[in-house]
Amino acid sequence: MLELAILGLLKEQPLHGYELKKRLGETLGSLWGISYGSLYPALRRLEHDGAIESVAPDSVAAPMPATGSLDGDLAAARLRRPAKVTRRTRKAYRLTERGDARLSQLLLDDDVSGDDERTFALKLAFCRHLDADSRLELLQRRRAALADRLARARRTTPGRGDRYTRSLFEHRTDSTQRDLEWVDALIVAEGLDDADPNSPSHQASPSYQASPHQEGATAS
Amino acid sequence: MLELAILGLLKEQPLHGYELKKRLGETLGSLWGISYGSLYPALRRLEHDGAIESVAPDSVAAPMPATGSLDGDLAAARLRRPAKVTRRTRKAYRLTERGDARLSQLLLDDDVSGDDERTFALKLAFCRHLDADSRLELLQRRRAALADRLARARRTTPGRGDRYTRSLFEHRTDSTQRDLEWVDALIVAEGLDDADPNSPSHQASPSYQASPHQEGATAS
DNA sequence: CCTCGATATATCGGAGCGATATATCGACCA
DNA sequence: TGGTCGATATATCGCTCCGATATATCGAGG
Repeated sequence: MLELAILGLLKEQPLHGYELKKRLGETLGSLWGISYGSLYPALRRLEHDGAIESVAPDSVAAPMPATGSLDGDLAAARLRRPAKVTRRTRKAYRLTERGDARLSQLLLDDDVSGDDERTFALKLAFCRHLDADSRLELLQRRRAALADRLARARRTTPGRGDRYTRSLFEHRTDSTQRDLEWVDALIVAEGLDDADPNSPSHQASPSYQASPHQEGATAS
Repeated sequence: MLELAILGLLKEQPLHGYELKKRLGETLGSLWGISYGSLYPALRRLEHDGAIESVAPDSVAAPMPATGSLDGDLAAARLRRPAKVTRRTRKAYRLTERGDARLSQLLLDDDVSGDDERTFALKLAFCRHLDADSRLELLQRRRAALADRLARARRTTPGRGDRYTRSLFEHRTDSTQRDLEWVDALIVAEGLDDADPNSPSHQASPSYQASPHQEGATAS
C-alpha cells in the first residue's frame, strides 16, 4: 500500500519524490523501506489516475532552508529566469480532490491488512485525517485481528518443533499479546477524547489486561 | 528468502508442493504466508539449479509417515502398479548435496536481513542444521542489528508527529527492546549448552542488558 | 452415479525491492 | 579559476513474491 503512504504524506504538503522517500523513512522508521523502484512508478500511476498532480518545481518543500533570506532571492531569481528543466529538476506533486477521496478510502478500506503490521502502522500514522468514528473502527478491526491471532496461537499445540521454533512461537505470542494491549490502550485514549476532558483522573483501567484464559476473540 | 524455507523443510524429508506450503504455514504461523505463485516457480528454479531433485511420486510424504521403512513398501507398490501420471500427481522433491550446501550458505549468509524479522525467524527455525559456532554468530548478528535499531530509535527526537505516530514509535521501540532481550536469552541458552552445566566457567553473566539507566518508561 | 470439498499443480498480473544509471548541485579546496 | 566529491534527484531493470484464479483429480457421502 505504497499509494496510501504517498497520499498521506502529500495530504499535508506537496513534495517531490526524493523528499517523499526521506520523510517516509522518518515517519515509519525501519518499518517501511520504500524504494525508488516502486516510488516513481507509483507516482506516475497516481498522476495518471488523477489522484495527484505536479506543481511548479522548486516552489515548495526545500527540506530545511538554512537562511530565510535565501527564499526571497531564489524566488525572485526564478521569476526573472525561467529555471531550465534539467534531468534532476524537482517535480513536486500535490494531492487532488480525487486523491483526497482515495486516501480516505484506503484508510478505511477493510483489506485483509488488518492482519498486516506494516499496513496498520501506515494507517495509524495517517489516521488523524479520519473522523473519530472511522478511526475507532480502524482500531477495533485491528484489535479483533490481533485477538484472533492470539487465540489461534494459544490454541495450537505448544509441543511442536525444536527448541528454537518453540521459542520463536512463544515470543511471537508474547508480541501479539503486547500489540493487543497497545491497541487497547489506543482505543481507551480514543474514548477519553470523546469524554469530558475535565475529568482529572480517568476511569480505572478496563479489562484489556492480559487475560490468561481465552480472550474475546469470538470470531471463527 | 523462500528458497531458505524450502530447503530447510526438505532437509528433513522429501515433500511435494502442497505439503510444503502447509508445513511452512504451521512452522512459521502468520509470519510467512507462502503463496503458490512463488512456491512453484521457486521449486522449478531450485530444481534447475540442481539444489533439489524430484523423486518418484507418491513414494513419500503422506502427511504423517511414522515409519522409516516405507521406502521398500512403496517402491514395491510402484513396481506392481505403474501409477499413471495425472494432472495432480504429486511431485515430491528431495534435497541434493548442492542444495544442502546452499542451505548452509543461506543460513549463514550475512544479507542485510539481520534487520529483517521474517528472515531471522526463518533462519532460527532451521538453525539446528548449523554447527554451534555458526548458530551463535547468527544470534549475535541479530542482536547487533536489534541493538543498533534500538539505539537509533532512542536517539531520534521523541517530539515529532501527532499522538498516533508518537505512540507507534514508542511501541516499536518497546518491541525492539523485547526482541533484544529475547535474543539475549537465546544466546545465554546457547552458552549453557556449550558449557558444562555444573561449571559456570567462562562468561558468568554477560552484560546483555540493553541500557540500565535512562529507562524510566518501561511498564513495571 | 453424482456432486462436493479437499488435494494438488500451475499461471497471470501487479506490487515492491535492490541495484544501478544518469545527471545536477553545492561546497570545499587548491 | 577549475576540480573533485558528496548529497540531491529522477528513472529503469530484473527479480521475488503475492493474491487470484484456472484446472484437474480424488475420496466421501448422499
